[in-house]
Amino acid sequence: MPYPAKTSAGQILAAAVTLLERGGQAGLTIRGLAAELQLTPNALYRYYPSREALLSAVAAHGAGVLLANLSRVAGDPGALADQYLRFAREHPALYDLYMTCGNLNAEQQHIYSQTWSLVVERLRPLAGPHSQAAAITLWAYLHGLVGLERSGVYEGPENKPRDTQSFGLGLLLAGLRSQSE
Amino acid sequence: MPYPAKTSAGQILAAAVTLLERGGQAGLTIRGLAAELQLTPNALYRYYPSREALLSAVAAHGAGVLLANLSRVAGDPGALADQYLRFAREHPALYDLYMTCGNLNAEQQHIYSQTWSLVVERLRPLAGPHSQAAAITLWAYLHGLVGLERSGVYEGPENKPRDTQSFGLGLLLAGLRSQSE
DNA sequence: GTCTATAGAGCGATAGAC
DNA sequence: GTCTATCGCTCTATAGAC
Repeated sequence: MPYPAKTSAGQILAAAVTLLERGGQAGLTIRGLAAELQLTPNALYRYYPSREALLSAVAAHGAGVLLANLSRVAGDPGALADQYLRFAREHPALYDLYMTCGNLNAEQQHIYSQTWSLVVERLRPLAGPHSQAAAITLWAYLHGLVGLERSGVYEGPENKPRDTQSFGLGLLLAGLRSQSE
Repeated sequence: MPYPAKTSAGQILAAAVTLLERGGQAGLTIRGLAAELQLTPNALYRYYPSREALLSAVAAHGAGVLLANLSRVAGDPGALADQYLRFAREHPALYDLYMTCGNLNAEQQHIYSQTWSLVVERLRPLAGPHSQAAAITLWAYLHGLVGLERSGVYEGPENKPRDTQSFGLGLLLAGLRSQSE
């Protein structure tokens, strides 16, 4: 065989994640990825039909990692929140892609759905019939916290308190408790 | 005069906002902006030394608009939140730039500081000594809500409830009240 | 202050050989 | 399945004329 396989879809995906974390979404290019894998750009099109399809695959991979992480959490919503924030902080670009990527196929979307269901179920003991609304509220709070940290809002001269993560979470949970009375 | 002024920094800024809203941050290019103003790209460099400086100016403009909007709010934190969400929804790309733009000079940063102070002061009657932590919590929730809406989380097959904005806000305020007891 | 012209670099994607 | 070669397009920024 004059041209044996030098790579695979899985290898490409792994390298893509590396490049994504290194240079953000714009830093993940077909050419750069090919260079990382010591291939010519054209070779990648045998595995992913376009850059967009590759991005979707990476996003789905991130979704799978997050789902696995959250599935391992045994405790209360606070532990779930910690795990979510941990993922977002450790893989900022992957998290960003996870949150903004459109163009997912049905199989990829299903991973997202599973994550949503998991969170809703975990909140049900606390929020009962408002479990979905509570899930969105918690999600929004956590997602916003990540965004705020990334925007550098703590770097201004106003001396904003850094240890507000648990304060806000406590506020939400206290609100839930006061509502179920 | 062979080359009379055809534009001004203010005109450029206004056109830049238009372009930004039309095509996002990546859609605001020197060339596109010049075309919009019927100028050659080079002419713009007389007014802004680089694309980055232009982006900072646009971000500061957005910050000024938001500050003015929030200043006009008379009522409770709920009204403040509504005005914030309104700005983010009506000017999505401007809001995005506002939240992510670095490289601001001292004068531009000052607008951000004023906004922060305004929110903290408005929350003091409700949150007292925890006014700053409450401000960050509220900000994170609102910012996250905007991000979630934009990510299309409501478009999945899970039938997530759309009317959670006031639910979450109520949760936070209830939490604050239960804490001040 | 605006112009023409260009340097210098990046990108996704395709055609066709092997 | 990978290669070489290339099309066609994008962009920021600068040099120097008027």
